[in-house]
Amino acid sequence: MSESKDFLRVRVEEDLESGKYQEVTTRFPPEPNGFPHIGHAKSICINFGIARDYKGHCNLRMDDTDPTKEDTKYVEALKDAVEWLGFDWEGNVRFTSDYFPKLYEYAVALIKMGKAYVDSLTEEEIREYRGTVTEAGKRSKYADRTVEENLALFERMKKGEFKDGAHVLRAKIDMSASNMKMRDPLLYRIRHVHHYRAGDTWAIYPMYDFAHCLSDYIEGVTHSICTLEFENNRDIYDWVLDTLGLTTPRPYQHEFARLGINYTVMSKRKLLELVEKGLVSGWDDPRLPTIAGYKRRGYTPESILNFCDQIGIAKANSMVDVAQLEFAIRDDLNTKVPRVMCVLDPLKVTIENYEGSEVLDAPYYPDDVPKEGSRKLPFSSTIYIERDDFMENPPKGYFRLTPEQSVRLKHAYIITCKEVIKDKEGNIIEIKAEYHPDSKSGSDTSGIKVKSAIQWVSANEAKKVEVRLYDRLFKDESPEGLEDLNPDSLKIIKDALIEPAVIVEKPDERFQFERQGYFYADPIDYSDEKPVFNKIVGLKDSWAKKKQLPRRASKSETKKVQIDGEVAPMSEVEQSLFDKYIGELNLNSEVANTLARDAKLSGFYEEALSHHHSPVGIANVVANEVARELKEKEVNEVKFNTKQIAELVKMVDDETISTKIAKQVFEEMINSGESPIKIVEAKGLIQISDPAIIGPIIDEVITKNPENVEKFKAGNSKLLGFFVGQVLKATGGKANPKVVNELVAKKLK
RNA sequence: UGGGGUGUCGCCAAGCGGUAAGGCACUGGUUUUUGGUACCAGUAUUCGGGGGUUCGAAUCCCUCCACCCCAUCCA
Repeated sequence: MSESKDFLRVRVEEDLESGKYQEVTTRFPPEPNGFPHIGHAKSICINFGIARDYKGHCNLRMDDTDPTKEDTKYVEALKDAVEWLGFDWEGNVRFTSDYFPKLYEYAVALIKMGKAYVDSLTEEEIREYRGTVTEAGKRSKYADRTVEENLALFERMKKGEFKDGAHVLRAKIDMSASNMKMRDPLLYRIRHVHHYRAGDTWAIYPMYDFAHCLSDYIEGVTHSICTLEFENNRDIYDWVLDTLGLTTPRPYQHEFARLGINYTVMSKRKLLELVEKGLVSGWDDPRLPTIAGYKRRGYTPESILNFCDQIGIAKANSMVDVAQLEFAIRDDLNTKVPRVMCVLDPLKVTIENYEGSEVLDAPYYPDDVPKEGSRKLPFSSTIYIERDDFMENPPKGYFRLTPEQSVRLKHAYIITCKEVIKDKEGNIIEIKAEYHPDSKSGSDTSGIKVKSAIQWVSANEAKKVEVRLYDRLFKDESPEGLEDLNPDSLKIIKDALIEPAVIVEKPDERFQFERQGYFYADPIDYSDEKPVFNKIVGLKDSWAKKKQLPRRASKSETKKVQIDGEVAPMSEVEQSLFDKYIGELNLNSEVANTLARDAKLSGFYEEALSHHHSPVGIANVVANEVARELKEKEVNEVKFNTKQIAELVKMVDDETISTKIAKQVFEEMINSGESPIKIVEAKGLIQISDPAIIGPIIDEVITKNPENVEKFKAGNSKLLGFFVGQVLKATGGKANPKVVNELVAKKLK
């Protein structure tokens, strides 16, 4: 785990420490209407991970409130995904549909409180009445039905007496709320549809906003973690729980940014489209970012877990580079998986001076992987090497076989090219070579230096295998649609050649094909007669990188131009205030502007001024510190008053306290409402300006940090702040920073 | 346009008034019978822009800009 905690864990810890909850309970609440993808994996890691880290619980809950979309096959896929990632949901899988009876009771309770009503507007009318983001909506005429009427109607809705869409149950909140979600949200709709689990018992189904918060509550969830797009729904979440009087301990919703990865798509809609149009082979197509896809491709659960851990959790919309995922799987497999040799694009090599055959012993793992194991490797005069590993006219820096350059056959001998055989078209079809008998791997006395060792297979013993090479599904970094599909996302090699041990011994299901990448025996199509391997990910290839030298020359460095918008003009009153502040009171224009434009602040300012005439000092405190407190609160809601602020500024003016201490005192005033003079007295915060006291403290800091002294003297002037900070810390902030600054600068010279 | 969010290196992401963490990617170098791995080194005088407060600002204040979400009887 990374050393810094994410904001969710910080929050959970706070809530546990404050005693808000005894134990943390989270939940992973997917709707079973599609296959889970790696975005779900992130959510799974967060929810189950937090439960694990804080010894709490995490439920797996199917949020199945829309019978038209959900299906059992998706719940199975969801369960598989959670299990595969190694998490345990303790007990049964939960289903929102199991709570339908309870949910119905809550709805009735809301109706009885007069907080919900049956609306009979048409769908279009409801939309119209909702208004727009800038215009308020208007309430339906059905909103003032009596409680009895609503109860009766709702009961009949439940019994299935009405057609779909005839009525809905809505919360009675506020049709002019600036949050659109709060404009009398729908709670229940009529659906004469078979539910994959609840069967035909219900004719009405709850909406997400009603069901979700209550399901959380029913399960004793403490932290309801969801993605950013639900931020607007948080108000309803709280409204439902609050108005139903469902108090402590109750769940609260927290949102994080969903995962985006480049060169792929993550939305269920787009994934479904790919599957349904047959553009991929199914939900488990190895090119898909679905859990089933990664699993089929050969990714390990550990690699996905590590990936999720590495990308972190935050609230900024982001697009993670696939390279990060690819790193995670390489990193995991590197230490786990046997190395074997497979030739994808075979080129025949005849070793003319070799006779007979032999069997070499070759370790499965390189020296830097602490694992044991080896296999028998047949060698003979006819072998195949990778077509790429021979070049007749090599570019500079080519390390492999050429007419002039020998190579080592990995685990075997060094060979030298003697002749290049071509067909009529001039294609190379065979290499005639010679081997060096005294260059045998492990007992090489030949003294020949080669630049690389390449993979090969012996022609007679090699097995034919199918290898499926996968590449990114889309050619565009952030694909818009099907037109961005990568036409080369799948390449099938029907007759690759692999060393026999892989097929006969089956030492593992995942391998590194030496110098090529990591591969996985396809769990479905693989058979002994017809082995099939999926490419999981390629090895990093700095040679390939070097070849595509034409670095993107034009970096198209279009420095974004910042456009400055219009600043709203001041009203006449504000303008005259502004003029007065600048002219009479000598404030700088920025502070004057802040004060003049805010009636609350200017009122506060002028009153404080009447207690202590220090126009600039008070203005600065009001415009910078008081402003923060008055953003969300009214003057009478705040614990401090103008007189106290005046006193505070007076102490700064007298140099009784430093501005740094003044801020600290102000914080205290916000919380306690205590007078600043008392706070300073009680805590002994009077400023220390005497160099005789400060000097020794500085000396101590200097002797404790010899390295930083060096750096400072070497020219790192930023460190002045470090020393000043240390001294201030040592004096509890009381040292006069100006004096400290001067003294430190002098002493370090 | 009203409301709710978010802007720190090419990509993620810490940081919450006192020396700009870390990972991926990238660039050198060392080791290497994988052009892999491992290891070492390098990479933000600067935190969306502009002002202000402060001895000191990525962090506090003001202001502007950009992007995302919300007007499904989806979740």
